[in-house]
Amino acid sequence: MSKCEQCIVREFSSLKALTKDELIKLSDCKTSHIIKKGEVIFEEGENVNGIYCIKDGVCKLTKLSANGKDHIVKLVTKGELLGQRSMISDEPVNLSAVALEDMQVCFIPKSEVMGYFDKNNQFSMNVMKSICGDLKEADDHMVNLAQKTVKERLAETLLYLNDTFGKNEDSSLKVQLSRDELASIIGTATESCIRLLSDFKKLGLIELTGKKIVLKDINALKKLAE
Amino acid sequence: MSKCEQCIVREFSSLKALTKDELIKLSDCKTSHIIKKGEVIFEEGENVNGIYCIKDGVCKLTKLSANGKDHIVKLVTKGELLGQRSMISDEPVNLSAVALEDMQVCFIPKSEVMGYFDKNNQFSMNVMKSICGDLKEADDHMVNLAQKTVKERLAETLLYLNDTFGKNEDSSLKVQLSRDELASIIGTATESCIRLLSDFKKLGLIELTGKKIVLKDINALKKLAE
DNA sequence: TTAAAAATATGATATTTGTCATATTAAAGA
DNA sequence: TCTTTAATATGACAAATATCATATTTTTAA
Repeated sequence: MSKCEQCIVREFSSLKALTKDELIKLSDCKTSHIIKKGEVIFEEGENVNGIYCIKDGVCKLTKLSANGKDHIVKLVTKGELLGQRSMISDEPVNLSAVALEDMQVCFIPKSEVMGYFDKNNQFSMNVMKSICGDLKEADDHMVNLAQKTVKERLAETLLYLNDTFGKNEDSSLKVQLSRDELASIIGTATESCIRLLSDFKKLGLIELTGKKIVLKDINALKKLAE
Repeated sequence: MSKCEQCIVREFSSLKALTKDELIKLSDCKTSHIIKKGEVIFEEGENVNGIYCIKDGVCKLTKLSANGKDHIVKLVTKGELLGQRSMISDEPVNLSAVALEDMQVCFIPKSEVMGYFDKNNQFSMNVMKSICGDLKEADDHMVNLAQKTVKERLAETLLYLNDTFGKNEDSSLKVQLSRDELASIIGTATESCIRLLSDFKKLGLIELTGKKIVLKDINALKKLAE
């Protein structure tokens, strides 16, 4: 079992506020898990009873809409925590988490985390700030969905994927999403997404090789995204 | 100057966790304000340096989108706090707040509130829970904007206004929004909103008298909203 | 009170986006 | 490897929504 004191990603999450003693105790009660691409970490409506700390990999947070389609609310990657909102609200999770690539995660039971809230003010503030960041992001996202066209949203999402998760050596976007998943981020039909990608390709903005997407003209994409 | 100890709306906000001593101190440092309909409480990008407690009235939180149109992110009413996110993140506010009717609000300076976070754990938890609630709402809203049609969103919004803010004696919706504002909640063009309202009227779902809207067939509206 | 401005309403039309059908290509499993 | 299945792609068309023009009504303020 790996030790939390030596875990690097801890430094990027709210957990960085924990003391040495708290970390040692944490090492004992946390459980480590390998999640394969496509596997579910938790599902909307479940009682998770703790938080997941992502050590490696990327997952999608999705919500089922009334029409039966999944919408991707957010992508989450190493250094971030999952399930905070649900734990604090003392409710089942409102989103599902599914691995987009192989992941390493640690689960910390609720009882342990709730103790930090009482004893470690800096940890509380960190969690609050992180949730506040999520809220701001959600507001921005909401306005984009309400006011921008599908084309603008696609351009913006491609740029976001590039900026947030970076590229492979062949300069293709590191996070590989199916067309279906991409469509479910920007909130459109899969066919519309495919069609617009083809348009972007014809315009020389991107290159498509199988699932791989290479951004060729960042500035033009920025202009399209407004 | 009114006393916070005796303020009823306090019981509905995170401030209910404050002790008697804290409330007496709060009464001294808070400032009360009357905001007229249409007036701005704060504007996107401003440094607010504190939070507003709404004693009476309703306001809209809006965000300017890239195309220059305002989007209404949320309606906020008595008992709720404004500016929490911005204060915790230590950033300018990301939304503007504009009164939809005459309002009474109290302003509590940041220095005072931040003290509570250190000393009063229940207050911290209350604030966290309230922000978590906002986040969950935002997620839901996002999925609706992404997946539902304008008609569905309009029906849903009318029901939401009815459930959340209630009706006048003439059974019209209490919160009066212009067609423009209604359109900017559901994320559509003003004309489309007007047209759909006319359709709903023709179908006998609602009644329109000037700005007043009466919901005539709640069940049918629920069906439309899915 | 009346003139001007703003909000609401509606028609005509263009544009965007979704849906269905059907290839084509890629991936998975026997 | 071959077969089957799933993902991607594209055309044809339908539906939803936006835009522009223009009435009509309501509100505002001179």
